[in-house]
Amino acid sequence: MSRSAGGRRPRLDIEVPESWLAIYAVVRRIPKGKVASYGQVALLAGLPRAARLAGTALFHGPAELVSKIPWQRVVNAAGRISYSEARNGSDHRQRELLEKEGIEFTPAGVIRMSKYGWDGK
DNA sequence: GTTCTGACTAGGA
DNA sequence: CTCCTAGCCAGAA
Repeated sequence: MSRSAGGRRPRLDIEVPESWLAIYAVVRRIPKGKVASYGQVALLAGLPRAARLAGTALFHGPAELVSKIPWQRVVNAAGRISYSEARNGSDHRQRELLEKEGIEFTPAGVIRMSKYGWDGK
């Protein structure tokens, strides 16, 4: 064969870990107006307890891919938007996107998961 | 192979 | 409610 085994089309030059792709596949299923925690996403991706990986995949993943999925719908288990100096303000952008979807924040900046949490179905 | 790191988490103070 | 800690996993060096 002249093509790589499996015949899968590359689409991207950079190589993305298989587990990251699994993460993206789950994030893509989160409905508008709902949010999921990193741990929940990892679990549904078949990577139980790899919550940190979900965060890594969304943060360090290729923008071409991440920008095509509702990355803003993933927050931490406490219902808060995770902060990091390295985010360089994208945390604020995340909140804007979520509010635009109808998600409300308490004065303390918390999303009530009982109301906006995705049931995974 | 080892070591370090992090958009995490549950639990305790 | 906030702050701190130990445990966790996979990727990167």
